[in-house]
Amino acid sequence: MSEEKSLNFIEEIIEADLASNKYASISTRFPPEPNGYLHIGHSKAICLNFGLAAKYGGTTNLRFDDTNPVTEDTEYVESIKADIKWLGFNWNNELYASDYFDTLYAFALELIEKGLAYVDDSTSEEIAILKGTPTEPGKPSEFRSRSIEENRTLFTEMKNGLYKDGEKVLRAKIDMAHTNMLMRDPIIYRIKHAHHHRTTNKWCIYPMYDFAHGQSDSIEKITHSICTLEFIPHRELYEWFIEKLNIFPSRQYEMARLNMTYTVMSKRKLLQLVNEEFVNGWDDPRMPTISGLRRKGYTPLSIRNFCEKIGVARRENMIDLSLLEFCLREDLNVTAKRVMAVLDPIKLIITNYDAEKSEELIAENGPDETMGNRSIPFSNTLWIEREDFMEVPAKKWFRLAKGSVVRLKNAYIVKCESFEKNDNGDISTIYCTYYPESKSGNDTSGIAVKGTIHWLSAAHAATAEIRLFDRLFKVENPSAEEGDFKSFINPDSLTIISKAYIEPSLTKADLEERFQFIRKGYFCLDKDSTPEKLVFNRTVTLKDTWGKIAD
RNA sequence: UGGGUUAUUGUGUAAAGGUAGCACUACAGAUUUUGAUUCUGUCUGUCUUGGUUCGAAUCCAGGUAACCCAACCA
Repeated sequence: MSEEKSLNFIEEIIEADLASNKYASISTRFPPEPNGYLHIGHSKAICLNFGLAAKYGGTTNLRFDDTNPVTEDTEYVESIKADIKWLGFNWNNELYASDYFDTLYAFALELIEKGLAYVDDSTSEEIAILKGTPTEPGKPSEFRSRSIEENRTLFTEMKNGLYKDGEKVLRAKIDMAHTNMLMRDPIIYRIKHAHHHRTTNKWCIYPMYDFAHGQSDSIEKITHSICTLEFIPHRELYEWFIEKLNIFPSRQYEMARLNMTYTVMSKRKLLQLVNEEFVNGWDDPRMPTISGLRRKGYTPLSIRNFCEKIGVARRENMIDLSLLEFCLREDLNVTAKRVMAVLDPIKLIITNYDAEKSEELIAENGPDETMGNRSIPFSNTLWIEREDFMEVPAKKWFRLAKGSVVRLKNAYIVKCESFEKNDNGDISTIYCTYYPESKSGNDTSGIAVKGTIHWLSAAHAATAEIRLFDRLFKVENPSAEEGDFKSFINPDSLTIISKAYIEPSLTKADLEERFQFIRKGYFCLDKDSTPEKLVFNRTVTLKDTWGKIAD
């Protein structure tokens, strides 16, 4: 008895197409425009397209939709490829819409020969006015009735560089009164004397999205071309070109894009955050980009699981950031090495432990025995977390307070005897006694404690900078709020602890490793680290039940 | 005042005329040398009004709301 997992609507379409022998196998594609970095929203499309092909034994192409030379760059091409690979996917073919410029040009000529395209000399303002509005039909341009010969000549001259940018465009001749604005003689080629990242200066005319995307799908024999909801009106045009050109009938299917709380997802907005230096680049750990998440310490598996859990449907959605964090913790909990670090130190002295002495204690590296053990140094002077001591203990306080006992993780049980304050009234030193027979692993003391806290031997601890990240925005949906989305940026999204104490073993950490700083969260080394100064990023906190009670 | 798309609990997502399920969140409790993990439990939902039917989230009709469409962007 196997529980059958329900299919999403695209899987249902594919299974029906396969069952009816419409296709022998499927082909999908992931078609980014190389004008920015990939973000978590793209990962939904990536996981879907690659996942579908894997599930049904098909292929997936990576196709760069590079039809607008002025916004695109190879920097973006490289980052996109790296991000997809990091997520764990391999494309069957690396392709570019610009590979098809010759074919697309021939398609345009074909439309001209069929009387289905014309060169328009109107300015963009004139074209906009004649286009009408959603509630009023458009009117034909005076150039709409040009002869095939004239159109052929003019278009060839456009291609040959006889005209300046904006002087002429090629339009499909469809229906100026169509209810779908996109069918009112859409522009299919425009003049741009610009350098293209791949074709360099070969072309000065470039096809528009609508004249490139569907045909590219068709050329590659993509069976299921998946895009987001805002492209629904484009489907009619997509099919019109395929029909008039009589080429392979790729089909477009639309799904809802990913929205996430406390996050903005549009490339335009992300670009603003980078350009106006609200963040430190595309891979700032606070960014929802794949590279930002990676740098923050996210794992590919956690993102793939997230994309699996959010599902695929056609209704607008707003996913809780907490679901992404759940997927992250779910993965890290079983893979991250456990270590100790003290972020906000306060000194603890064990008065009955020989000040000259130190010993090595055994600590497990992780929840799984196969992760092994390591040794950690212990001595009479320790760093503990300031928040683990309360002068006046709260109700149900399990940690240190005068007279209370706690276990030092992997070490001994200690009892707080007294504490000292400095001139500011802050607690400066805590004095404890320890129970020698309570050593971790062979505790014969019989003492029961409610709390266990982490610690570091002051003489042995190393130091590091630690960067704590919080959500980038203060409000759930910054894009929907009145006013500039940037005014909702969380001023406390980054907290830098310039000197925290870390376990000596951490000085050998590498960039790929994931750690749980016990009781503090998951952390990883940042690329800014140097041998002299280690930098750790907090990937995500642990769930904090006590923190909620305390509030 | 045009066209298109969508409405299931706080959030996602299932249920193809027959028990409204699952996950996240939240909240309780148990276990715990991480107030983590794990385990158990709780959690006022089918946009609305009619209709068809023995039976409707599902079919029909009318409302309502949200989103998208008037870039030489994708």
